[in-house]
Amino acid sequence: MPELPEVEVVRRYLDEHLPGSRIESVDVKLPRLLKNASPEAFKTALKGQVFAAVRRKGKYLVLGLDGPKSLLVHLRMTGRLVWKADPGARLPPYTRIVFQLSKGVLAYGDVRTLGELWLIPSQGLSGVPGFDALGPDALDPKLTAEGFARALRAGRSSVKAFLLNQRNLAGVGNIYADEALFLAGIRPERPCAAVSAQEAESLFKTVRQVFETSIESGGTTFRDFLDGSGREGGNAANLYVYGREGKPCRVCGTAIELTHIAGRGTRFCPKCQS
DNA sequence: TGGGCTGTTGCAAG
DNA sequence: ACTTGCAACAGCCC
Repeated sequence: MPELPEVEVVRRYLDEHLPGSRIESVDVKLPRLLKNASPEAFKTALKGQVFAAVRRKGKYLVLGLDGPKSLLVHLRMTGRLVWKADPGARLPPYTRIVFQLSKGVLAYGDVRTLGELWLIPSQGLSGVPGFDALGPDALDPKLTAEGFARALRAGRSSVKAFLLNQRNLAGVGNIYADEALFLAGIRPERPCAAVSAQEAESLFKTVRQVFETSIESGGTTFRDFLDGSGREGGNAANLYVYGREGKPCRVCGTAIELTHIAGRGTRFCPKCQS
C-alpha cells in the first residue's frame, strides 16, 4: 500500500506531533519486525530519547531522535504508524509495537507483518543496504526531467520495471507507476530504449503530478492504508487505471486491461497508451 | 472450502 | 551486470 504519497502523508502528521516528545516505554509484541536489534537492545536504545524531525526518503521513514540513534521504518505492504494524543486511546488492529510517549502514544500496526524497523546512526550512512542504495527521491527538487529521461532511456528493462526499481527513482510503487504511465500515454511493457526523450520527460512530470494530487488527497486507501491519525486517504477516487480493470477508461471509454509485467499486476488503457 | 490475489523488496537463478 | 520470479506473511474475495 504505502508508496511515496502515503508515506509522505504519514510523515507530515508525525512531524507535527512527535518532535519534542520523550519515549517513556516500548512494548515490542512481535520481535521479528526489528531487523538489527533484539527487543532488549531496542528498548535500551530508545527509552528516554526525545524525538526530533521526521524525514522521508522514497518509502522509508526516519523518525529522528536527539540521541546517537534514530529509528528507520519501512511499512512494506500493510504497515501503519499511528499517533494518538490520548495515551489510553484504543490502538489500531494488529498493533505490533507500542511507544508510550511523554505526549501521546505511537503505535506500529501491521497485518501481514512484512514491515521492518531498524536502529540507525542519527548521522551518516544507515548501514541498511536497501536504504543506502536508494536512488534520488522522486520529489527531490534537484532532479530534472532531462536527467530522469537520460537515465530512463539507458535502461534495459520495461519502462514499468524501471519505475519500480528504487535505485533509479525512490518512491514509485505499483499503483502510481500505472497511473503515471497512463497519463503519459506510455504502455507499461514498452522497453526503456523505445521511449523518446519527450515521452520520458512527460513521464517524469506525470509521476510528480500523481504524487502531488495524492498527497493533497491524503493518499490512496485501496485496502489497508491509514494515515498517521488512523484515517483513510481520499485518493482512490482520482485513480485512472489502478483497480479499474474491465471498467471504461475515464478518458476514452475503452475497457481498462489487466496484464502482468515485472511480476506485478499492471493496468492500462489499450487506446490511450501506446 | 480453498486457491489465488494483494500496495514491497531481497534474494536466487537465469 | 541485469532482469525476472519467488518467498516472506496474513487476510480477503471469488
